[in-house]
Amino acid sequence: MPELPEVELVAKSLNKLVSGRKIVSSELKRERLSPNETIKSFSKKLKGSTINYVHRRGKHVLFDLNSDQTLLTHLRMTGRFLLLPTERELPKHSHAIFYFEDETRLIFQDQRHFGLMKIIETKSLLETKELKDLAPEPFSDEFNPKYLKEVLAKSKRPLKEFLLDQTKVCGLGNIYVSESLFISKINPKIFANDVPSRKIEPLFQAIRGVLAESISHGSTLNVDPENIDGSYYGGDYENHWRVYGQENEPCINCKTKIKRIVQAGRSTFYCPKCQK
DNA sequence: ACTAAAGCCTGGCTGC
DNA sequence: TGCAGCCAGGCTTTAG
Repeated sequence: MPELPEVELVAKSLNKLVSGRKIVSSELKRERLSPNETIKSFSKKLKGSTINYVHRRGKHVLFDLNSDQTLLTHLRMTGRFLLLPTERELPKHSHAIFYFEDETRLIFQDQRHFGLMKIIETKSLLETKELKDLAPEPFSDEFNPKYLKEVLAKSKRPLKEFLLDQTKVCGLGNIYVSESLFISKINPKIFANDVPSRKIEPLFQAIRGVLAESISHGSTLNVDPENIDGSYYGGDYENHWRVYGQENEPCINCKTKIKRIVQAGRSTFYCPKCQK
């Protein structure tokens, strides 16, 4: 499930692989992937554009085009990009295809149809709905303990739910929230405005730390044309989860059984002893 | 202005 | 072996 570290790797890999390439044509196979466009307008707007570079904001992958447009994409749960020669058969659930001059094509595949694409004028990129309220990037100076303290104080929601809110802290998903709370030894059920001052700095460090650690464990996105069925993100970070998915396993610190609870319809994993 | 819950989806898994 | 039902979760929309 792509959270910030996975999206970071996807954007970096795509930047290496498709920067400078010209989109000679494109095909939107599932119209709802891009709700503001029709199959025709999607193709028309992108035709002839060259990809300047690919970058990331929050969990969005952004293709900066030389036509003063940006293609904003969100992988949601199962979205992924594949770079394949045109003669290769299209994989199931291919919802958008971008054809390049050199007989390769970039495919957006999304088994669960949650993904999103939007074509935006680059000059108004930051005002677009998906980006305008996003919290500061976790690795920016703007995101710091003081900021965290201020936004926490304004919310009465359980901390777990608060941390999933991309307008408060961006880039975390269900996995890294559980991991961050375990590392900083905070109970996921505590209300955001009840987080004690002495816990703010540890929480801040845990968020940055877990994201950085995951990025460093990842390898490149698998877009090897010969290996379409191989692993997607590469890396092995899932083997390093401390609590996520570890229900009834012993806590790595104190051997207490890890507990799974449901908050806002999603699993939260935590150690009831370490995270009082 | 706020929060809770439903909805979007497919495929893998469980239990009968 | 088949099939119903549940589960995974990022984010938006709707209802309260």
